[in-house]
Amino acid sequence: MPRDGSQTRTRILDAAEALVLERGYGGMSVERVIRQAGITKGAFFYHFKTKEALARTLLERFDAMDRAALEDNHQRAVRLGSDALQRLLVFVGLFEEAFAELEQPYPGCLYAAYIYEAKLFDADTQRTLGSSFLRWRGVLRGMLDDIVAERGGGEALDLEALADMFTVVLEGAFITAKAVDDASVIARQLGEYRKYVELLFAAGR
Amino acid sequence: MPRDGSQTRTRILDAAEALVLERGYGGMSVERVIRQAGITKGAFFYHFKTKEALARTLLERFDAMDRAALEDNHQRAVRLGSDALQRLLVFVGLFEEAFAELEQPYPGCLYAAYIYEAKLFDADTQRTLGSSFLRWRGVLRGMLDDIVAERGGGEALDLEALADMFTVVLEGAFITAKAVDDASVIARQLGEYRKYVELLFAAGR
DNA sequence: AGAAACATACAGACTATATGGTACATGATG
DNA sequence: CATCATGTACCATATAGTCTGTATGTTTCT
Repeated sequence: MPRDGSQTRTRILDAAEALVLERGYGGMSVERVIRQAGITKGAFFYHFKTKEALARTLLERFDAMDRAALEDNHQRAVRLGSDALQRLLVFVGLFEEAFAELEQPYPGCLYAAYIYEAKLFDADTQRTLGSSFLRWRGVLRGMLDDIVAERGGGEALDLEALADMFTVVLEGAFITAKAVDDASVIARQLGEYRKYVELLFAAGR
Repeated sequence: MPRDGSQTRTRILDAAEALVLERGYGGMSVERVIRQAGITKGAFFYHFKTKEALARTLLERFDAMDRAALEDNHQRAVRLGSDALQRLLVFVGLFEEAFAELEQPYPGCLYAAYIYEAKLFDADTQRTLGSSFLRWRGVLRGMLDDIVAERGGGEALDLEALADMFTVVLEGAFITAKAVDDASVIARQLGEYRKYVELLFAAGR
């Protein structure tokens, strides 16, 4: 066997992520991770000191991917949108596009999985979860502020709630899509959010 | 000791529900349920043959409460609303009212907790979860159809998505409220949904 | 009415297995 | 050969579930 363990490490993380989203962290055993990753205990505990360390690393990796997706689509929206409103609409549209391609119901969001088992994790992990949501709030809120700065009419709006609503709709759509076993739910729900934003500022225009 | 075990049974279910929402089903041990309920193993396994049986009963109880809340608020909305649009707006408003009173972030939805650990449960349980979501979809869809029947203009709308969006927003709001530790999120998100419906049919008017 | 006789509700010790984690040996690779 | 990466055997504890005992309530029969 090669002396490069990074593949093994990745396979462990991939297996664990899939299992957490299917069975929860508490319902996922190390033994099962090992089986699914096709390795042995020695390899597992070489890469991760404890199951808890795996949980932390898994969240860090997901957080990095999430952050990247957020920033990437934000920058694309900034390039593609002609004004502040268009930028937000494009931003949402990009996510719609991404989720429209899925056939299987999206496996789910690791944040949500952890939050529904919050007491299994330490305070630091829970802070990480909170700040992840606040990051989305911040970016969306920034885009909304830009719209209001350009067009005015922000007085009648709860901009924080409107910013949160993107995440809210996404998280809720993941759950609903799984529950009714229909992957199309996600893109369609994001479409409703986009339409809401459109309507809000078209009316206030 | 009294011979009426219904209190004990209820205490087991209450403890289990709280624990599932804090730690997930897989992260909840029978031992812990026993401790929290202040009973012993004998009592537990007298009332529930297995841990799985507890899970089923817990879901049945939650489902019954959920169904009751849905039907109750639906009927109240029917009585209070002057036309179809008002009925839906009142319906959403009633839930806003209920969640606005909460100080603590709502403990969460048992459906969502189960769905994020779906593979731990049998096919029958998963069907129950699906039909619970479809029940909400059905009621909301019915109210939306009524609005369209009265006012027209339903061609441009995805009524199914709009119906689902109530549940989607609620589920997403539960998660977000816990993540950012702010109970006000739930009522405010429902407020946004109500405003969206209002705007959609005010514009189409 | 009173006491067997029975049923219900619970306690607590016990068991088998699953699970997280360790120790150590072995193979590959620079 | 030295070190990194992995396999294997093993261990301690946690966990779901069992068994037996026992207190308390209910029914039945005289």
